[in-house]
Amino acid sequence: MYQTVPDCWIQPNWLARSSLAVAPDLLGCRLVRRLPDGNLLQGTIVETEAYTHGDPACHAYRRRTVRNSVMFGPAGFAYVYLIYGMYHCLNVVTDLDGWASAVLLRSLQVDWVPANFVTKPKGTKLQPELERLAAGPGKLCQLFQIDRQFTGQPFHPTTHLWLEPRSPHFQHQLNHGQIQFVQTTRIGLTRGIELPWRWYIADSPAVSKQG
DNA sequence: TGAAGGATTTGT
DNA sequence: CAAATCCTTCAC
Repeated sequence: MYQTVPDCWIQPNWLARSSLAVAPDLLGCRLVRRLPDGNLLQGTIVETEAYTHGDPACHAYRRRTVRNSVMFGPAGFAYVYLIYGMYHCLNVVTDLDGWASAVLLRSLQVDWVPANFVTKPKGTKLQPELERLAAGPGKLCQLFQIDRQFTGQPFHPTTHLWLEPRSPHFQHQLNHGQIQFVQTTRIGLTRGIELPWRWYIADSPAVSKQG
C-alpha cells in the first residue's frame, strides 16, 4: 500500500468533540499501523463505544489516576489498557482538555494482511478468517500489536499508529442509505449498561459478538 | 499490604 | 458457563 507517508490523517481538532459524537463519526474511518518490521496494517472501523464524564462505566468515573490520566487531557491521544490480565484495548481520547472521555475501538474490518502474516490451517480460505481477525477490542490490539506503551502517544504517522478519514466511496454509500449504522448498548459492562453508546455498521461481518 | 474485580476471548 | 491471568483500585 503506502510506500512513504500518507496524504491525510485525522487531526486532534476533529476528535476534540463529545465522545458521543466522535464514536459514530469514526465508523468507516481507517486505523493504520506501521509495524516494527515495516509492514503496514490497516482496517476500517466498524464498531465503537463512547465513554465519557459522569459515565459509571468510564475508567475515569471515580477520579483521576495514573492509569486514566490521559483521558483527562486533550483529544488525539491513545489510551490503551490491559483487561483481564491478557488483552489490550485501544481508545481514542476525545473532547476538550480537562473533560475525561474516549472512544473504544471495538472492531475493524481488515481486507488485507502482509503475506504469511497469518498462519492458516491447510485447506482453509484466508478471506473468512480475515473478516474476523479484528472482531473485538482484544483481537484488534493483538493483530495490530498495540499495548499500553501506546498510551499517551498521539495518533500520527510518526508514532506508527494513526487514523484516516472515510473514503469518498464510503461517505457516498452512507449518504445514499447503502450503509447503515446501528446504535445500541455497550458490551461487557456491569455499570452503565443501559446507555446506548455503542455504534456499529449494520451487516458488517467484522463486528464483535451480538452484532 | 491484601483482596476484589474487570470496556475479553476461547473452549467445554 | 468458567478459566486464563495480572494490573488497578480501594479498603484495612
